[in-house]
Amino acid sequence: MSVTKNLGRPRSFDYDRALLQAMAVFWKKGYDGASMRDLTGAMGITGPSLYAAFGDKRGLYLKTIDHYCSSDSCTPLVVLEAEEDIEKALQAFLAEVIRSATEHESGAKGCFLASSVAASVGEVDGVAERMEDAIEETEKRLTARFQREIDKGTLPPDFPAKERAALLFDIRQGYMFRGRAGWTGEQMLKDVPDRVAMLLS
Amino acid sequence: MSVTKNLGRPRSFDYDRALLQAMAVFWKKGYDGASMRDLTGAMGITGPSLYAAFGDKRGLYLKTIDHYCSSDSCTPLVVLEAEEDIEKALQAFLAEVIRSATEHESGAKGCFLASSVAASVGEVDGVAERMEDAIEETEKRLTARFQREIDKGTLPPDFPAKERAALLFDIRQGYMFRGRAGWTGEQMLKDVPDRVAMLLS
DNA sequence: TCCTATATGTATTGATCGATACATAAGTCC
DNA sequence: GGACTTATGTATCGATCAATACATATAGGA
Repeated sequence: MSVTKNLGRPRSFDYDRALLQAMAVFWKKGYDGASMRDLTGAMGITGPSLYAAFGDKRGLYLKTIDHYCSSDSCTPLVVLEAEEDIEKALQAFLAEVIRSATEHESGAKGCFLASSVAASVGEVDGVAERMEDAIEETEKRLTARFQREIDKGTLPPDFPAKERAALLFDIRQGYMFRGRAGWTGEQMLKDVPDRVAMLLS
Repeated sequence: MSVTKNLGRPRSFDYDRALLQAMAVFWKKGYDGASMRDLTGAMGITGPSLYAAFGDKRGLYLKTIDHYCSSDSCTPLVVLEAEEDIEKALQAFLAEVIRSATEHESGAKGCFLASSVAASVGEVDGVAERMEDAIEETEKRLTARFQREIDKGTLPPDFPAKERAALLFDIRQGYMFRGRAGWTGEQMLKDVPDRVAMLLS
């Protein structure tokens, strides 16, 4: 094990901040569509700095994926877990899904994994495993949220938490897809109450 | 209007066949990931022939999308409309979705629109409108299939056909996403009966 | 048979791709 | 302060990108 020492010239940019900028570029343009010019431009650093800090383009890409998964970049999940009342929680979850699916934030729209990373699964080594893990992790958290309600007695146990989670996951996926295709938030918000009712049946 | 005459040297390759090969390449590699070398190689023609017949790379891409939408390339929809019994129809639909989501056919996996075209919406002019139209068309056909059952009295009218269609669409989207991420058909087939029951409730 | 029109094959264009060589700057350690 | 280590900026690498120029081939129409 090599001990990390503060040797050599210190880095003049913020690593995590640069990583976020890179993610925004990949998010918007995809892996192949994002050129090194795009990336270094958005990150505010030069080519050699990028390679020294992140390896190469693929390494940088995988690091953005890992960062997205480890940090709570998926805001809908956060609000679902935060709200105690399950009905309100689901409404907030779907509202947040729709918001992130339609609102441009730094030019990116939808879910980073769903809309951009998914397309590179077969083409970039290392992406497939990360995708699979991310989905599993997401469904685990969704399941846990529903199980909490079943344990509390708020939801009937005959419709298992895992099934509800899978359904919610798919609904999310559908909204993200529609958002990509240009649907407005208003159009999608209309049938949220029905979806919530279905999830609580 | 110019009358189409058989003037000049005839084309030595099959236009539609070449278009299909090009679609397979875009399907697998995405728009940016597909190089002209990849395309001409798969299509079995040279660069100039491609440009003469299809315009440029973007023109070829849009033509593959149009062809996918106009022909019945979306096999799940076809089986849904063909089967008369709604329960069997839904089972067949989802089974076909899962099959196309997991099985490689000419290297492509999932839905061309969902997995590949969606990623290029913001980057390639002309894609967004086509995506929006395709989703609308799909939901219209799904809705019509459910409405047929409601009219027959097979399904209760209080859960509107449009809502059922949207739900089915989302479920499809979720399966496609999981397939992209490497899930096996077996894993996904397990909860098909529950999904069908939900759609028929 | 000659003219016109379109397709094809070879060879190549300028631009951009991802990635680096090299010299210099800016820190820590002794 | 000098040795060592790492980061930065400039300038550029060969490869590949999408797209074409040009000569040749192959058809119909006269």
